[in-house]
Amino acid sequence: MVNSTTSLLTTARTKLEEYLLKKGLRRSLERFAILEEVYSRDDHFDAEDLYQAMHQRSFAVSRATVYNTLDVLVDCGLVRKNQFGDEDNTKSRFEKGLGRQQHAHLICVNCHRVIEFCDPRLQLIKTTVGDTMQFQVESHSLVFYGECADEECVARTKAATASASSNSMA
Amino acid sequence: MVNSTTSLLTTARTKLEEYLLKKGLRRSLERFAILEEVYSRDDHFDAEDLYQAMHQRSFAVSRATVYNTLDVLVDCGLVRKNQFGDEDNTKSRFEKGLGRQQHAHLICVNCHRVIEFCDPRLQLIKTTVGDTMQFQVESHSLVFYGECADEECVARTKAATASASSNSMA
DNA sequence: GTATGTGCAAAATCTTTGCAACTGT
DNA sequence: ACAGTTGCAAAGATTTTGCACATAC
Repeated sequence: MVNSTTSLLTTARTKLEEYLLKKGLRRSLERFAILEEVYSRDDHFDAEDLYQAMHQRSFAVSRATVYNTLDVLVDCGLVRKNQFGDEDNTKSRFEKGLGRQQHAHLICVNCHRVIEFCDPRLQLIKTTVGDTMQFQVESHSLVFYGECADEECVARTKAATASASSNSMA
Repeated sequence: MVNSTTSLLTTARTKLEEYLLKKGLRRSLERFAILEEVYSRDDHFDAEDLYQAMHQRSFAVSRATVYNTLDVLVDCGLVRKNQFGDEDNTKSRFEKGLGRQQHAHLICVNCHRVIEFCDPRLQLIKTTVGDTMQFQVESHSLVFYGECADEECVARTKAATASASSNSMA
């Protein structure tokens, strides 16, 4: 059996190549190197994370290239761009686009952890809404905000809440 | 029958008052004036829109106050803060928080129009996920991205696509 | 060889913050 | 009176852009 991460990257590389050719864009080393970095990760990273990772990987690219390439990868569906409204308003968080259909996110409002889940009913809603509203749905973003059950997070939050309430009493 | 917009504002004002008292915050004129402006609108506005509207309404407040007050209103559930990842990454768009339970948004990737809809299955997903993942869900954000059926938008997009494809052929 | 892409730093945009003046309690 | 709020402008943070150099085609 083939390593699934590797085969995913292979598929992604092929897709990127096709996309670039179709659009008449150049197959620069940077674009493939960034794609490789993206597909080596399993988290939700921001542009700066990727920039730093590329430098540690000793394939130094500029921030401009990171942003440019992420745009290209989002455009061809190889990367998903998320705007979780939890911690930092202004920055986007990215993730692999392949191999994770109709998934959604849970965000802990306390520790900002990102948890993924799938629910087939999401697909049903998408279909219904597209039909009812005459809207050609291309993609979606479903995020639930709340409190996770992680022990450490719960303990830290409890402590913070306690001190906050004693503040407001002062 | 009572005007529903007015009664919504009345309810909102009461809720804000209760919240401010509970938190020991001041009931400043600015906060209530901004709440009134928010509840007089039915769109998805950004902080700058609100700032401009307050000035035209001849109740000039600073941007800092707009941001501060929006935070307060979001915190007490009277305003919803959205981060639609369509046009502008960096800015949030706000809307009334009262009188629109479990609603979601459709965003046209071409004209950036915002359409609202409701689907009871969203609530079902929320419950299931909360139980399955041991996650205390507090709020959600569901956005579908796609192409709307508005004539003008379709025509404009068709024209833009045609010129873009002729570009790539050049 | 030429048009595209990259790198750097400066610009642009949204949002937050420091400090003085003001105001609700 | 006093602590919380406001206003202003300056700082912060992320993302975009202009121009010179490099490179894929």
